[in-house]
Amino acid sequence: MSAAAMHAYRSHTCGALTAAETGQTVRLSGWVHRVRDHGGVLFIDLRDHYGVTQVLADPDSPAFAEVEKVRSEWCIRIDGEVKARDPELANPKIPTGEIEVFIRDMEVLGASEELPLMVFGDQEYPEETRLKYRFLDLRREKLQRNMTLRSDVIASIRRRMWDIGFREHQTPIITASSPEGARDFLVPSRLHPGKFYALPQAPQQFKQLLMVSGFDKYFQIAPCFRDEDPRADRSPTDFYQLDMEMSFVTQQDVFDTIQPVIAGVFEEFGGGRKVDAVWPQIAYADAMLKYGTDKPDLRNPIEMQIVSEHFAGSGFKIFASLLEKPGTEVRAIPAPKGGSRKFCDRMNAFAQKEGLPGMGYIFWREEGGQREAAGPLAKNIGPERTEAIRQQLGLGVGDAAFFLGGKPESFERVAAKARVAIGEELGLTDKDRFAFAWIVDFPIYEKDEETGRVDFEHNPFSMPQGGIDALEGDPLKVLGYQYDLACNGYELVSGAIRNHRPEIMFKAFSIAGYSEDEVRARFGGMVNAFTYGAPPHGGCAAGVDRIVMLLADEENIREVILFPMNQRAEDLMMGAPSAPANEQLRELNLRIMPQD
RNA sequence: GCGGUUGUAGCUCAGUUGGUUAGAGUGCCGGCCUGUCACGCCGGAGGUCGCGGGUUCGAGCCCCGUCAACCGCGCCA
Repeated sequence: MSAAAMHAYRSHTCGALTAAETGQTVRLSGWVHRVRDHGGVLFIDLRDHYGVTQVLADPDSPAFAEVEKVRSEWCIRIDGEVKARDPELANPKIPTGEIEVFIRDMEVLGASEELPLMVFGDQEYPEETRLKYRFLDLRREKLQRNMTLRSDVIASIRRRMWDIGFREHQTPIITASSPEGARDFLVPSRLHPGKFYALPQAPQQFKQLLMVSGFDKYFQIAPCFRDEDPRADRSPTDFYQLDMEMSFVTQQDVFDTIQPVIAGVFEEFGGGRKVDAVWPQIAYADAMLKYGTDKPDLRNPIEMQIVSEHFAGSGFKIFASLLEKPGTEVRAIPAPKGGSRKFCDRMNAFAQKEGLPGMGYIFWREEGGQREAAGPLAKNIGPERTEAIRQQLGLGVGDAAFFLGGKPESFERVAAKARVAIGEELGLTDKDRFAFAWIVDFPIYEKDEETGRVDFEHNPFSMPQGGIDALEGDPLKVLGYQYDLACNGYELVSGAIRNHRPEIMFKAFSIAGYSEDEVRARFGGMVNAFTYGAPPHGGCAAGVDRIVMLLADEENIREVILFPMNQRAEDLMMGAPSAPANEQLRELNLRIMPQD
C-alpha cells in the first residue's frame, strides 16, 4: 500500500502486527512508551490501547533526526516497514515481539511536557497527583485494564438482565428531595426562586411507581447521588447501581432472580476465583452475633460465640461486674492456630488502637506433655471455667481465644475488625474465593441511644413481616422483608419487598413519629399511586462500583472509577466545586452567606 | 466535626543522638554508544525540607500552632 492511500493516522493498531505482515509498509499512531537510544540505532516502544510495538530508526532513515527528539508520552504517527526480528532478538513478553517496524517517516501529533507521573512502569504515586493528572494515570496499564473491565461488566449485566425479561428504563436525574435518606444534593430552581430540585439518592420511588404502572420487570444501571463523606469502598457524590424491581414476587423470588446474574458476572470476570454456588441466608441478628457486622466476610471461618456464663461471678472482676449491668455480654472470638503470646499481644494492641480498653485472651500450649491454658484471663477465672470455655469453643493446644465484654453495640464494630484481622494473620481467609450470603430479617426500627426516639433502621419502604398486626407490638422487634447481599466483607446488594399498602405505610410511619400529612407531603406521589391498585413488589440494587472493585481485586473504589473525587469531594482535575459567576447567582436568586 | 498516618528535588524515597555544603534512584538537559526491550557509560541542572512561630551556639530532626493528602470514626434511607 502506498503512503498516500493509507488512513491519515494508522493502518494497524500497536497490538496488531505479527510476522504475517513482514515486508508491509504500515502506519502506526500511539504514545512513546519508552525510548532506548543507542546512538546509531534508536528503539521506541509505541503504545496504544491495544498493545505495544517496537519501532526503530537508524541513520539510514530520513526521519532519524526527528525521531531522536521524541520523549516519553509524546503522541506520534510513524510510517515504516515491518521487519521480522531474528529469533534471538524477539521479545516473547509482548504479542508483537516477533516483529519491529523500521521508521521511514514520523509526525509529532502531540508533544508532552515533563511528566508529573510516569505511564511506564509500576511506580506508585500519591493519590493527589494521580487524580490531578487522571488522564495520564488512565493511560497506565492497571487503569486501562480496570476501566475496560468495568465496561465489560456493565455490558454483561445488561445482557443478563435483558435475557431474563427485564427492560432498562431511565428515571429522572433532576427530581424531588427524599428527606428520609442521606444528605441530598440540591439543585436551585431558576423558574421557582427559593425552591430546589434534588438529585436522586436512588431511583427508589420511581421504580416502585413503574411497578404500579404495570411494567413488571425493571432494571437500570442507575447513577445515585449522596452528599456524604467518602470511604475507601464508598465514592463521595455519585456512584452506580444495578437497580432492579419486579412485581408479584416474594423475597425468595428476588433472590432466585438476581443470584444467577451476580454469580454469572463473577464467574465470567472473576479470573477463575471460586464463586460460591450456595448463598446461605443469615438472619441479621445472627450475623451481628457471629461476625459483629451485617456484611461479614465468609471466606473467614471464624464465628464468635457468647461466653457470658463462664465470666459471670468469676475472678475476672472487669467482666464479672460488667455482666451485672443489663444488656451486657461477653463474646469470644476463637483463633485457631493463634496460640502464641506474641500474636495475642498484637491483637490486643490492635483492639486498643481501635478505641477499646483492650481484648483479653487465653491461649493453650503444651507444657511437659500437658495442655496448659496461658494468658492473664486464665489465671483470673481459674482452670474449671477456662476449660469450659475451651470445650465450648472447640479449641486445643496451639489455639487462642479473644474476649470482648460490654453492650454488644459498644464492641461489635471492633470485634468484626478483629475477626477479619485474625483470619488474615492466621491465613484462615481463602483469598481465591467469592463468598456470598444473604443477610435477611433486618429490624425495621432502631432506637436512638441518646434521644430514645424510635426511627427507621434502614429505609421506610420495606414491608414488615407479619403485616399491620406486627406493628401493634414492640416496634424494636418488628422485622422487615429486607435484605442485603454480603460478599467478602462488602455490602454488594441491598433490597426489600416493599410496603405497597397505604394503611400499613401510615402505621409504620406513625411509629417513627411521622404524621399522615407529613408522609403525604414527603412521599405524596408514591403514596397516592398506592391507592390505585398497587401490586406487591420488591427488588434490590447492586453496587456496580463495588462489584468491579472485587473483580479487579482492588481495595479502593477510586481504582475502578474514571474520574473520582478526592477525600474532600473535590475534583482536582476539573476544579470542582467552584464559585459560580455572579450572573448565575442572580438568575437563581441565590446569595452566598459569608463564612466565619 | 473528631482521631491516626504522612508531607524533603518534576516523581518515588533515604536522612543516625540536634552538628560541615541535605543525599539516592528515576525523570529532565548535554555528551558517548548499531540490537536494546527497566539498554549501558560520562557529565550537568534541579531544594522556601508543607507553612508560621518557639527552644538552642546550631533544627529536615525537638516543642507549639497551622495547612494539605490519605485511612478510619461520626455519617452513609
